[in-house]
Amino acid sequence: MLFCVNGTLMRGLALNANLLNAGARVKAHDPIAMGKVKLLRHTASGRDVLLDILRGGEYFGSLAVPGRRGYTETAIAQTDCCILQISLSNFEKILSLYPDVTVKVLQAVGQRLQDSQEVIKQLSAYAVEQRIAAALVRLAGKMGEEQQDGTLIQLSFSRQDLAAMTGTTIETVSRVMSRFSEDGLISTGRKWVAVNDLGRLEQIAKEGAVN
Amino acid sequence: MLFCVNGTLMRGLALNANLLNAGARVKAHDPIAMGKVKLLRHTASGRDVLLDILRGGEYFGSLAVPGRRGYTETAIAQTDCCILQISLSNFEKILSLYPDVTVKVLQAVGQRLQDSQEVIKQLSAYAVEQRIAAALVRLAGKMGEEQQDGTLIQLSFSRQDLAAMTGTTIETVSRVMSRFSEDGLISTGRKWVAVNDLGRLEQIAKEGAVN
DNA sequence: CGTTCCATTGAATGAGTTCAATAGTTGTGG
DNA sequence: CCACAACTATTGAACTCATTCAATGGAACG
Repeated sequence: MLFCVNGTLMRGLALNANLLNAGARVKAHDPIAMGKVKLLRHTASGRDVLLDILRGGEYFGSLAVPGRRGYTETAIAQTDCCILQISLSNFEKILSLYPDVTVKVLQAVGQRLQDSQEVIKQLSAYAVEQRIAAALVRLAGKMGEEQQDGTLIQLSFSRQDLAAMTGTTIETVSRVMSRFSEDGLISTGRKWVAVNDLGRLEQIAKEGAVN
Repeated sequence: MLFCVNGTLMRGLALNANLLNAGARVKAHDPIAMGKVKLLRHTASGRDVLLDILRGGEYFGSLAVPGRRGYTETAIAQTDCCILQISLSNFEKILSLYPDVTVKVLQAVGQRLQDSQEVIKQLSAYAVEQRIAAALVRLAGKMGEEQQDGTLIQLSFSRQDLAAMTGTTIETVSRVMSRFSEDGLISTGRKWVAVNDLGRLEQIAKEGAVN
């Protein structure tokens, strides 16, 4: 979407393609050609916060403002990945040579800013149950594989991940998901979730659970 | 910073300058020439979340990805303001004509994405006291006026605003700030705060209060 | 000088965390 | 193929931090 990896825009550039196994730590600001990457931040207390999950075609890393050093995010390959690597100077060269690319990048970053602000709203003003519902809806839309009886969110996706996405604990996620499961909204197992009733999940995300 | 309002880049463009009183609602995606604007989102439950406070020179509004309609944010003038208005089509024209501007916009948006992600981390993993300390540090850096005995955060800035920034309630903000005040970290009054001990506030933001 | 808005403080309540124990799943090596 | 270890998930009970409800205190403003 962002970088036209198979297309023309990147042709002729000095790109290194890196193949990574799931769990590997990804460095630098690079576009993803294939696979899924978790974007997270560590806290002083050792807790991780899961900011985003990026798919093939998306870009990560600090769109470095010159003069700012150091990566504030950590990226971890969640599936086996192919990461394209591009140096900062080459990246800047592209931006100055191809305005269209810059505009695309801007749009993508703008979209992610919007999304981030939505998450901020969620964390600020919504109950845990609503945040978890919202996270499931988001994941289903972004990562879900359509199945006959619902949308499957596969990828090695644990309670731990959901907790880190919604700013809560594994135990609470487990409790809430048990409830959702009892109500027939989702089916769940070790490292997978299937969304059965997207509509009601969306409703819970917006309005909270029915009392 | 972002748009060189007094400079060359905007010259000759069809810009409307709007003068607004404090409290007025600001529409559309526009650069701010002067004044301060609160950027917020409403929740279904009627609670407001304060996403950012923008100063003269900053840009706000959805960097609309084509095909996405509607503004998800609300902007409110916090002081009297001069807002420059630019149509989306003109904005796109600028971006395609002046690559340098696009890069600057990209950097600014990238920076705000970073900041947003930091807030997400805060909301996810830190206690209220730490978040309030962090918010004060951020505001002091961004809005503070240096004084002999500390940094003054003036602008009509209430407990309500701080609560909406940190995802908590007026009462809790009041309690925490009373504590900070007793410990000599800040001085405070109606609609103003002065930071007296930035270092210790930063420490609290990172590590939590000393027991 | 009263009205209105903003801030403070107290007490009760509750949502979510924490600690702890148990149960199910996956993978490994004998 | 089974037994064991390692990991992930579930569930319970006690506790705690922050919210909520409520009442009071000051500042600003007409």
